[in-house]
Amino acid sequence: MARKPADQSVNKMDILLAAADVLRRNGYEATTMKDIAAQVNLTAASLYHHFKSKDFLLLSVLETGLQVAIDQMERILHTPQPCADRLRAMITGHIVDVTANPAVGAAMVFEIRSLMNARPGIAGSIHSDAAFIERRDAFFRQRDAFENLFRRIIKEGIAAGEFREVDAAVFTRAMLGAHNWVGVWYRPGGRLTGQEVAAIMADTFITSLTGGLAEGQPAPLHRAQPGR
Amino acid sequence: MARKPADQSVNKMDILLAAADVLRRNGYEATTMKDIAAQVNLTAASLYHHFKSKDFLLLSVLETGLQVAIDQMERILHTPQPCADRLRAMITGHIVDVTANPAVGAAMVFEIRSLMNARPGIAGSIHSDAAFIERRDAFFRQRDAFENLFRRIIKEGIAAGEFREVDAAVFTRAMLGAHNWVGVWYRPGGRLTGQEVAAIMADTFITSLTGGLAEGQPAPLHRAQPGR
Amino acid sequence: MARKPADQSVNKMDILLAAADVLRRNGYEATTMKDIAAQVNLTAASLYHHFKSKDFLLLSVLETGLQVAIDQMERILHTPQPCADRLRAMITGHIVDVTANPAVGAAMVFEIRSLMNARPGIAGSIHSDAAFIERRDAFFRQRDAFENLFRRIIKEGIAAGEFREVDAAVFTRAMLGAHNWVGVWYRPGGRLTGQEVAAIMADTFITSLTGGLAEGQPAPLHRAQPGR
Amino acid sequence: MARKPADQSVNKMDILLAAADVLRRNGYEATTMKDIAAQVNLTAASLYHHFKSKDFLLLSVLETGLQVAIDQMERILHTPQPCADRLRAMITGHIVDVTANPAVGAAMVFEIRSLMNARPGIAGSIHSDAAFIERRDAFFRQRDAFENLFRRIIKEGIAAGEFREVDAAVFTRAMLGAHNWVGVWYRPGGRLTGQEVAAIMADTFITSLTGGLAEGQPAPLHRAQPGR
DNA sequence: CATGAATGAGAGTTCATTCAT
DNA sequence: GATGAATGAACTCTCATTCAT
Repeated sequence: MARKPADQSVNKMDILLAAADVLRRNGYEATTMKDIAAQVNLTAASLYHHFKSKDFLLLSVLETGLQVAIDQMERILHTPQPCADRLRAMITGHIVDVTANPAVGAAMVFEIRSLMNARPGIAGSIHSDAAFIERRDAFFRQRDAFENLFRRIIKEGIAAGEFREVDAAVFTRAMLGAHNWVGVWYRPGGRLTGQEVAAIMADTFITSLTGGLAEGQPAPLHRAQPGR
Repeated sequence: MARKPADQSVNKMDILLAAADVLRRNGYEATTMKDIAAQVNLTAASLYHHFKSKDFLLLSVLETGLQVAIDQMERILHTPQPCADRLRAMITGHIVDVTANPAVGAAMVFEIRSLMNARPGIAGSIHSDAAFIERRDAFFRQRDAFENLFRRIIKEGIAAGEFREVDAAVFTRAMLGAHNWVGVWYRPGGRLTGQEVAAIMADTFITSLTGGLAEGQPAPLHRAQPGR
Repeated sequence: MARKPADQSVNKMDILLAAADVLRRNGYEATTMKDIAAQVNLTAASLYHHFKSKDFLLLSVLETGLQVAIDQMERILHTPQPCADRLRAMITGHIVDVTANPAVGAAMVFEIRSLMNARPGIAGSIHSDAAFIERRDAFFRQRDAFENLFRRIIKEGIAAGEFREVDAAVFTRAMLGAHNWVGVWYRPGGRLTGQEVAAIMADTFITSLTGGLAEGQPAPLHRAQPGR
Repeated sequence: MARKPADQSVNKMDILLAAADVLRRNGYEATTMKDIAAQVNLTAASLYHHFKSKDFLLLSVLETGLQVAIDQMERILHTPQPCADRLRAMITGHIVDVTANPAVGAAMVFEIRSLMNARPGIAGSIHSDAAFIERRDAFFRQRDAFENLFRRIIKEGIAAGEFREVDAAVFTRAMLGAHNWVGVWYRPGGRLTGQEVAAIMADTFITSLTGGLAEGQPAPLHRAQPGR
């Protein structure tokens, strides 16, 4: 008694991207399952064939976004360059991601709180509860790990004498705050490309880290793995 | 059918602060009028004596928060110091505010979207609509003005040769992103006081602005505690 | 969190009739969606699958009631009988309708004002507003048309010399006022059937129209379709 | 801490008239105490100094309206004229009242139901209940008495051979339905004065009553149409 | 897979009414 | 008398979710 005249069957990823988009505009609480469904030409009821609940849908969106960012970082971190170079690459990579897909980036900022407060529907069975909590905690662990990647390289840079002595925790958060905010104000097609924003951002923070140390070389970009 | 065992009459400001607090934890959409009312020992219905609607309540919270920040800045801006000193004072002032009242600071970050999307309940009369829209637009204008205070001093510093040549727009947003984010992670009673966070923050960005330049003082973070 | 023990699916018309019935007893404002829902073994929430809002539900009730009356009239109007006979048929038809379904008849009298004052909840989208206003205006136009059917035949009768010269506008309203009122006092199973009330009503007004002109035949109650 | 800068102290009758006016526009259920209070420059709370409850206020409005109509009738009934003349005077008097104060007239039609359904606030004391019921019942008795005045004179006219044999009950209700309806459509300042409407109305029903009979005067309104 | 119909749980909001001032 | 503040009860409407088809 019902068909989907739609062009092509929808898959999970379609839904996730559509959801991220709606989420960005309205926020988790103000977004209805119907809103999301409409974006992919489905009814709300049909979403339940793909995601167990709205909470799980949100979780999936965030997991996906975070995974992309982490993969990006992993590749960079394990290269044998100076800290400044690696940090620059990390910042650039992150910002490019965020500008390429601001919806997901914004979700990472704004919807985390909803995820925290989510109380999985006691409804069906008891272990929907458990399953959700578990996956959510895993997500938060990964997110902390992500933040740590930045903190660690800063500490490393300080230890190596490449960076001046800053409070690594606060500095990292200042940086991530600035990054996250990009997802809020950046509009594709504006004055600057994502690459340009990324470059400015990297410059801002790396200059801050190397600024006070500048001797001859003005905040050296590819400095010379000194004595060691 | 109505009683008032209330010990002490509540006023608008009490409600605003309580609301900011709840908002911080749950976000606008997830916050119920009942939640807010409970914080001030009222019933949800009673809130409507003080605020015409939930939308207006949110607007009032944000207006109040912004006003505090703006007043702060005005005082600083008109002193005849070097740009770097004035900017430092501005950053410090802003961060101290945010840490003193993280709830309001966080609201400024997270609830703006809800304010934008708010469709004032036509409820009573038709012009509740107009009144709301007007006040909301005024708010957004003030917020832009606030951002401009920072942008302007940066441009001034560049022109005066105190700062290196950065993209003032992006730099300002990086800064404000970092500041706003403080409202998210800062917890009173933690490792650092608001003053300390403020100092670190100011140092981070001012070093970035002056870093490449050859001044005498290298703006160190844990600088030499001189006399001591 | 949702079940459907429902024996049989309900349809719009079931709801409309139930609603008319409740409306009659309590009036629009005093009638709750729950009241209406209860009559058809639904919950209030379920009504919103069938009608966008309480306002639309009311509008639908009235539209339906009016349509029945209009259809009735159309059939009669186009027969080639004397005006008196056609008017008699119209009155009779109308009253029989009203007595057969006093709820709908009463709604036509009492709930019009609520319909006028209705300010469609902006709720969902902005054009629920426009859609409602449009349909409502169409309804009012039809209602005026209905009243005009009576006015016109009276004028026709006067022109033809069948009726004495009365103020057609006031006379029509007197008639309709009397008709509408039937929905208020008539109780099925009382002393008179709907047919009987209808006959008396028709006699009352037709005698009034022909009374002064009476030649031989004394405005007979069950007149003998004379020669002609 | 509160005063009434108003020009003149308000009294019960002011409130009753104001209330009738608001009632006419919005109906009892849709009218709030605040609405009524606003019309007399008071706050809702203040109305409770004059009326024990909203129900009592409604009751008072209706009582007042009915009393005026009844007084009117009493004067007429006891004159030694023919039935037709007395009925004409009654109708005329009633309609003039209704057009002079359509608000009260309309209330008599539309708000009766609310009065019936009113369940006096169990709230305060137990006898607010009883007091209300008693007064309400008295009101209904008076209203029936009012209707009976009309029914009785019609019967009297029939017995006297002045009127043809109609069903007095139905005829009376047809008449009152027409009268009440005047309060709905009549607008002061329109094409006709209240007096004119009254004359037409009286003519309509008296012609109906006398139409079939062979008197000398056939009570035509704009009669003559002689030749034909 | 997809959907329409149904629903429990609440949310925002209104309102008659009370009471201390 | 009059009022502002407060409230319990109720109402409209929304929404995530389920289930038979």
